[in-house]
Amino acid sequence: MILKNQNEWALHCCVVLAGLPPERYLSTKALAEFHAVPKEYLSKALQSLSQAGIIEGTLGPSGGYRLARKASDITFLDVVEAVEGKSSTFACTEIRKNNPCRPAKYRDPKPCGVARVMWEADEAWRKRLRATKVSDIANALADEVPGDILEKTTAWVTAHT
Amino acid sequence: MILKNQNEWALHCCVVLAGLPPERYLSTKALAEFHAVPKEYLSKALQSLSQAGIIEGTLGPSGGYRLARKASDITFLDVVEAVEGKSSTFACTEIRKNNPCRPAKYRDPKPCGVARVMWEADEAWRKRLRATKVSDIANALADEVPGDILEKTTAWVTAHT
DNA sequence: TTGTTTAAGGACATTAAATATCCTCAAGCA
DNA sequence: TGCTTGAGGATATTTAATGTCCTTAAACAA
Repeated sequence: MILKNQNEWALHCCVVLAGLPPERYLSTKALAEFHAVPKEYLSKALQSLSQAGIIEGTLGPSGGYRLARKASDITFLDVVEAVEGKSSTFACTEIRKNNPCRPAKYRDPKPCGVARVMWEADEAWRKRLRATKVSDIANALADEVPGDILEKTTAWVTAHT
Repeated sequence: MILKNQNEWALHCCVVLAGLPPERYLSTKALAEFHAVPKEYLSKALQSLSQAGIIEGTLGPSGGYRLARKASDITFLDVVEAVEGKSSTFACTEIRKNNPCRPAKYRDPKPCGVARVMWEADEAWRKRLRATKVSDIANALADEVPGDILEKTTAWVTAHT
């Protein structure tokens, strides 16, 4: 099991969009070029984010995407669930029902014990993703990335805005 | 992202093996029949468990598998990692290196912030899996499954032993 | 000794998902 | 009018998951 690349792309795109001047948009083309990923495919991920209400797009030249709400209101889980879906990483196939000793009519009072644990693990994963916001990463970049690179990057993004 | 079926099968097999009389073995054939899953494919999962030292097999008639150590010493994570692998569910492709404003020579002092969060979420997932043992589920079954079904099941397993 | 059973594991086929590309459409804008 | 944009449908390509088949060597019973 491995998460799709879309997750990484979408998260990085949100961080970039978080650094955008207010009211400005950045196009799929620019985001794809910045991250060196295929534009058409990245577009699918951005469409998912748009549908989830995380980013919003506008048409025409000078169009593109911007965050639909404050970066501090967008968690990693929001982004990952937009791309990856909300359903659990564990799919219980009710394998216990195949026990040849079970009466066909028997109804289980509780979900399968194995599934319960796997679902709790999935929830622990989501809980951690819920705890970090896009703004946290955007802020951390300001500390971790050397000033000159950060400056050039901001200029590049603004120029493509 | 969805975990493989192998995980569910392997976990349930371990629970069944945990209920085995001491020194007895249960064959792949019996485990496959019990869970109604394809024997040849289940065999691959069991081989993974065997290689990981979770179960051990022996040959010949009356051969099969048994737990290689106490069920209370086998965590869900042990089983899932045997089947699914130990590498993180998030693969960082170092997308930040593609930033056109970055000097080619620049060396990052820390791993990518996005990756760090994703890895921590992965670790939170594993931590939860580490917290439950095969014995926990085996014990819970004794409470949750009606006595007669449990009895018949034990008889079935013992008969195939 | 011989035949049957078993796990181990290699080779391969099938199926589903991830990745990627292409095309059309309508909205925005010069 | 013509170029840009995102939205989204259709389809191709690639990779992973699922499933099957076969051979080998060990265990065991007749």
